[in-house]
Amino acid sequence: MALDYHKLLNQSQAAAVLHTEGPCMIIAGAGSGKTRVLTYRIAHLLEKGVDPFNILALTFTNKAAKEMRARIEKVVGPEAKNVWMGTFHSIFARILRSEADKIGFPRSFTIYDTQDSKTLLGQIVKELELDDKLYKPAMVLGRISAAKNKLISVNQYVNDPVIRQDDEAALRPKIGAIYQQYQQRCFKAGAMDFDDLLFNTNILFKDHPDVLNKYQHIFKYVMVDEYQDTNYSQYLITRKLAAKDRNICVVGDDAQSIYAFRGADIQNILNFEKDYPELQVFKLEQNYRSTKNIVKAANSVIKNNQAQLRKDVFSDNEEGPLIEVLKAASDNEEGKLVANSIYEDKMNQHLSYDDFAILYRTNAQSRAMEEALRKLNIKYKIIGGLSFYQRKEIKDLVAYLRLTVNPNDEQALRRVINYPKRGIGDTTISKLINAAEESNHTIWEVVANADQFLPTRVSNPVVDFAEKIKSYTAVAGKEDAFEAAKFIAKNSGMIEELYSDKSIEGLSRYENIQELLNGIKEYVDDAEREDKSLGAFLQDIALVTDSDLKDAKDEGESVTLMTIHSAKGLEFRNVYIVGMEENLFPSQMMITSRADLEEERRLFYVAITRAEKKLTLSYATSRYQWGNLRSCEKSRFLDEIDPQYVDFKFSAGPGSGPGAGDSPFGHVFERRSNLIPPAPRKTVATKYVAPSDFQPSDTSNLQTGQRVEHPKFGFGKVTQLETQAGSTKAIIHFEEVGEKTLLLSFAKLRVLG
DNA sequence: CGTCCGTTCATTTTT
DNA sequence: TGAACGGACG
Repeated sequence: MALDYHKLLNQSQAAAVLHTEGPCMIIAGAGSGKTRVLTYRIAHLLEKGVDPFNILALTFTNKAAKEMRARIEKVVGPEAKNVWMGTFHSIFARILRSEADKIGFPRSFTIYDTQDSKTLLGQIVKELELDDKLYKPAMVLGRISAAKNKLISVNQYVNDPVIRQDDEAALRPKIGAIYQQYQQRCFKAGAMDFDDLLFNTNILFKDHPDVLNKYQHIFKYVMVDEYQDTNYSQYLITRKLAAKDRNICVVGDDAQSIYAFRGADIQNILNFEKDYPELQVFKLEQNYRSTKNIVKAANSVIKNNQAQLRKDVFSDNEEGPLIEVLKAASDNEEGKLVANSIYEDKMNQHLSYDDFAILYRTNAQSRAMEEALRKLNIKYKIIGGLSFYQRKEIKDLVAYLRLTVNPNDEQALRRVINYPKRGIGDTTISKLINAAEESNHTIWEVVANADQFLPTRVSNPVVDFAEKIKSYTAVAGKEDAFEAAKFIAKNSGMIEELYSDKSIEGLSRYENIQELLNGIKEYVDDAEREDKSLGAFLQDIALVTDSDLKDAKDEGESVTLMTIHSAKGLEFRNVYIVGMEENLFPSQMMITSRADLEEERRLFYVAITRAEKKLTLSYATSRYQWGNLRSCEKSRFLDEIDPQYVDFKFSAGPGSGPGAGDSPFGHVFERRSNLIPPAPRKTVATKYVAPSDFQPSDTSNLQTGQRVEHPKFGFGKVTQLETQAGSTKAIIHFEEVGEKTLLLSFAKLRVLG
């Protein structure tokens, strides 16, 4: 099969595809067929006889990797499967797994997710007796993450005078100490966080030239998608890998760099040429996605940025309708206007709800949109929010699995050591941790030998727990991931616990566990998969986000709601960008510096260029924020769009005219005129007052059916008694307050006979 | 040890 | 406004 690239691609696309040797940078404007070029470039390499095992293609999302693999497979067939294609994190996690011993980690190291990291940081702050108001986990993690992305090790961090000054100026001088403790704890737990995967890859390549050399030989051709979003750590990895053959091809668009706040360094793309003077640059400037109006409007916006690579994106598509701007009096009205507009367009133009997307700057904005859509019975789906793997029950079972594979995994251990309840309380756990610190053992070692550290009465359940985990590890050593997980889910008591909960949420939790098990089954049933162990599965899912799963579970046509950030790389026929207001978009926190404002503008550019045919922008003149109404000004970005592409269609709805019907300020006036003080918080009409001579009686022989008196709840009758783990619970029906469950060891009760 | 209630705090987030 | 976390209480 010989592909005719000049027929399949435009001139600049074909040129980029055919240039295979030596460094190359493809500046790909929005909608210019970037994925198409990458796909054919790899196809071309394969056609030329390059071994697929020698090609490395790095993306930022699993979705992008999956999509590209599928497209290559269509062109070149099953050979595509052997191309090294995946996210930075997944590819280098895989490499670290096979080289783990070289950097002192177990092969089955755990990958801590953001929540694990934050929890651990919270624990460390507490242990160091620092002010948790000053050292918020999210903030500390941000600092540490930024450091790691710049390859600043713990030692460098604590010894760097500039960093110290920064931290001291911010009144947070202990960040270095926390970083130190955090790394130590992760190491002891055999765990890496997301940033460590890249950081440690750098360490591996730096300290082990032979290993680097090996991968330089394997990866003869390196390709990086969304290069504008790479951070220093990622940049250095790719530079090192490509140092030998210099066959590196990066694809990106500086105008779409929107992750600086996560460490992405736009300089990586702007300065790429410095590293490779012989660089060939290709520009893809024809936009195939959007109408002329949309493309021109986007250009007129991004023109306001200073730092950018020159390019001139154009479209040969139809002119298309003008960009519509809706003005609403409130966030709720904005929702109504948008929902109505969607409904009308769908009906008039015979579209599917799948053709529509509503994009916003912050997740909190989705609420008003959702409400409005629900009122019109328009189905919608929200991208983002809680992912499947972040649900409590899933994390619980996954924690068991993690512990099975890596018993040193501290966060997993803490999560399930008393779930389902087995009488191991916080006090016991902190004793175990202290013992581990003092004896210089890992927490698992202390847990497994709890009888040596604690009195037998409290150590028994701990030892039982350890034995359980040991038996799981044995099972996982013999069976594949699915058999092991099934066994663990049953044996741990989780299945039973969830099954016995008959509430709606309980049912869905049970179903989620089933779904996870189904997922594992699918994983091991994949004929192509070599490693079917639990460890391999866990490594996989640690790096999976919900965006992969979302598509599959899509039920029927629906409008898509998401933040602009998560919309990157997607396209929709009709797009609504809502909340075009100062201090919201651009965000209040981003208007203080030029660089921040420029990133915000790029974000707007990304949003605009998601639209194929029709773009609608909307803003509200007032909005509920943190519970109270605030008035808003329209965004400066609206004025940056060349007005010839815009149709300012002001809402004719209430709020725009004087004396409009349901003014959004109605609530405020109502509250102001409320001169009567608010009714006191609910008080029980017939409050029982305990007699002053109240004397609790001995309840050890309490029987069901007996009448009792309680100092707060009054008189009642024992309806049920239940003893477990040495403590007795009584369910008592009180005459005034109804049914209560009381722990007899605490409750003061007088038995009346 | 677990539940409930009050206080606190709110960007964006591929991995 | 509302969710998430920590302390008091049973």
